[in-house]
Amino acid sequence: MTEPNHDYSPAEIERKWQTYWVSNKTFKTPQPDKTKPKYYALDMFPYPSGDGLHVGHPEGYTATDITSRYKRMRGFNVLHPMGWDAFGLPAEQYAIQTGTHPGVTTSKNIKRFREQLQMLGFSYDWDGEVDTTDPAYYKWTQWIFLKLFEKGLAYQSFEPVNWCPALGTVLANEEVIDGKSERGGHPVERRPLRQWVLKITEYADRLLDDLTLVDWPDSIKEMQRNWIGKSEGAEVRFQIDGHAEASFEVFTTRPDTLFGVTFCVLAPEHPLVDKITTAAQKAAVIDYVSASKNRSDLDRSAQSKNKTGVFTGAFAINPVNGEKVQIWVADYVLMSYGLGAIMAVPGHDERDHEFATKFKIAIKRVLTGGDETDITVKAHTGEGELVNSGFLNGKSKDQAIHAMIEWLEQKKLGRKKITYKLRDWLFSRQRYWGEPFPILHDQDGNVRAVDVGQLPVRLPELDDFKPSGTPESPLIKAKDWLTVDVAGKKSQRETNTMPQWAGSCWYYLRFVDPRNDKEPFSKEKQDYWMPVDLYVGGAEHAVLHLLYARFWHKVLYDCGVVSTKEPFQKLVNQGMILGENGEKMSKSRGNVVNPDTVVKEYGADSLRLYEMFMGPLTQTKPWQTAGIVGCHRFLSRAWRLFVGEKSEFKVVDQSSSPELVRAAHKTIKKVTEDIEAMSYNTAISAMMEFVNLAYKEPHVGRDVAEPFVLILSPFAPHLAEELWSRAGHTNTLAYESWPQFDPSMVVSDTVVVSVQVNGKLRGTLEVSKTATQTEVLTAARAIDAVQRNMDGKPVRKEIYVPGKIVNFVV
RNA sequence: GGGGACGUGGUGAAAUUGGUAGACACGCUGGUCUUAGAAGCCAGUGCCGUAAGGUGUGAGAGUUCAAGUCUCUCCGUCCCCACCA
Repeated sequence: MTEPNHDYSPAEIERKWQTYWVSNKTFKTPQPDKTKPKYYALDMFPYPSGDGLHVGHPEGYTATDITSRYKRMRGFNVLHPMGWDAFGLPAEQYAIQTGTHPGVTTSKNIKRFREQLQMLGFSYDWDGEVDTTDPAYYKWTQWIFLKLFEKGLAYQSFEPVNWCPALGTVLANEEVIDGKSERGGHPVERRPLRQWVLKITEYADRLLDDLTLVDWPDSIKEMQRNWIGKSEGAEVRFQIDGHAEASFEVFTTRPDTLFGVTFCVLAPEHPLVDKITTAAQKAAVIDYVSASKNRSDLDRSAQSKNKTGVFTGAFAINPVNGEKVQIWVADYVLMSYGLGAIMAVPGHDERDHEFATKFKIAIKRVLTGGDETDITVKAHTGEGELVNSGFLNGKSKDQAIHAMIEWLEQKKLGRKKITYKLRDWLFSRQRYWGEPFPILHDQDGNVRAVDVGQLPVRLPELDDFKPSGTPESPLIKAKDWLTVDVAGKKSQRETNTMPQWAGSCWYYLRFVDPRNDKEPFSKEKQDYWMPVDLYVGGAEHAVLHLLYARFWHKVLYDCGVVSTKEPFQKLVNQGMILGENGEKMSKSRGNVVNPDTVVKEYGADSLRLYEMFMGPLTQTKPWQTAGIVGCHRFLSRAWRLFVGEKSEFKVVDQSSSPELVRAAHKTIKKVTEDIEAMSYNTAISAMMEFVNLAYKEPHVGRDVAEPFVLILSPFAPHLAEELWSRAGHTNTLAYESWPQFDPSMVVSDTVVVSVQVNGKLRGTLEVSKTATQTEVLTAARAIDAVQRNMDGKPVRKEIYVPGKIVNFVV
């Protein structure tokens, strides 16, 4: 295809203005100035992959760019930064395959990403770029880790962790999906290994409660709530019959049903299993336990409909009534949640009911109500009145829960307890391409922090990046780096590295003061710019980055380093852009659209405009290359409104027609309100309507042309700058004040009233705004179609909504 | 199984508080210009019908003078979590 229009040539003007912006530092971040309002618009910074940008990236970036440009014109000091989340597996995998150092690959990829972003005309302050792999940056990542370490929030653990043999590293719970690694989909197994863990659970309640402070999508808040998974209940201790010294505790959210317990279940990994199993049951239990060990989590959940389990031969004593109940081992009880042991109440829990039915264990009703009168048919999990429950009889469910907890606490048989699904955050990886821990292990086995003055602990050079296949980090191979003498004592550096999330946990803070070499950021700048006013990115980070970053932020808040409780005031998730065929874009499907191609053919302004015009920002929508044409046509039409065939400036210095002036004011109003509401698609259609109308006019005056260029500029900045300069201005329009609309100009003297008979539209009526009800009704009655449909029948009711509608009910 | 989002023309989608459904754009049709084509410009375009008219927002019911919008039932799509005690 050839360039569709020879007059408007984006290639030329886009290059021109991009050069202008960079060389004039047009978008340099202003210094804090308390007399001016501030606005911090942030994109989730990308991982600079070898593939470069795809069209999904610019969607969110364009949205924040429009808002940033708009806010500057509204007189805000704007912080609009960009950087690189550059530690990560792909560069390391590539290094393993080719021997190219990940640093080399990374800087090459960053260069390409930067060029592509500049090609799209985003108004970032390129002097404030941040790169998580730069020692000047990760020095402070290590500094924050030391804060966590000092506060006792970073500790070593020897618990079983998610080990992924294919990736040669351990993974956080958040990175394991259905028993497979989030990246690559490799199988993950549980292995006890020495690991660094961050005590995110200590912040569980605040992470939960403070969700009310932020303006985030409900879905993301809900996902975080579910992930934290707070549930309130009780811990209850059960003695084991014939084992005076042995007992186990269960967690339950339903202590009210304690009289309904007919058996107990231990997870296969529960330490007591071995001890209490009777000789007769030994073989069966050992078989079952080893079989479930070999079964992955995926298999376990796949079989969730078909419960399995084995009787241990042992009995537990129900503390409320002394009844002896069977203790079973079953893998529907998970060691990783609660206490790895449950009391089973088949009458009032669906899973227990299913299990009891299958293994013919008694089912007891202790609560009235439910779908079935016969409790052995179906469990009743709802509300009711307690029965067969001793001192609880007659109480409601809630009353009984309280009464039972009080009773348990008095008798020292249990206590009120809150549990969380959230686990502490497994924070170490056995990889090369990550931040080294600022930690030393001395020859006596003591762990100590590297002195702050010694930071950064630089990542050593290596020739061989391969994971060893054992849980030992590749850094063990950096012999010169590995050992240090501290006060005459030989010490070995920590060889694990931090996970990719570390750098992104605080980059938004570094952006406020990116070149500071004395501290992570100055207090003054942090006070001025934080919190982030608008954060745009994909929903895939709901429980990973967005939870981790909130956690670090709260720790820094407790350290007095930051002054806001929450980092991101408003969060918006852009919808995914699907391929032309309606499927997710991916290399394997071959439906990836490359922005370079689009820019080459139609220009960056057309791409920006199209990505915003496709539909609401938050909605998933398919890419349609054909649709860009419409946006390109609109820009060409706008161009020809200003520039004649001989390249002359066509706009006249006399005023436009009253209709066009009125339309201009309406357009300014609509575009202003739509940008505020982030309804970019309808803002664009309003500008299209304005241009369509202007084409019908004999001439367009400067009085409407200049404001139009200004409101178009956040969307199509190159075109707007060019038109602005052709209109005789010598400066960038980036700091021109945003056009104001005159409210009296956006309301017209007449309104169109629709006229209905029995709720059906029969005509419309243009009436003066000052027309009285009687005048309007009389005119409405006179309409032919209205007459015909009333058919002489008496009018039962007349509805009149001024300026909107008349409805005759006959 | 639980939670969240959603369902409007051939397509992407509009529609403040319930008040002219389909703005804007793609596509399509016709016209104009041109030696011809492309681009541009102008007009038309939910569906049925030559028309008058009828009908229409996943299906069904309800509230209302009036429902895409509110309520209930059902069907379907997408996303997240998932034996969480």
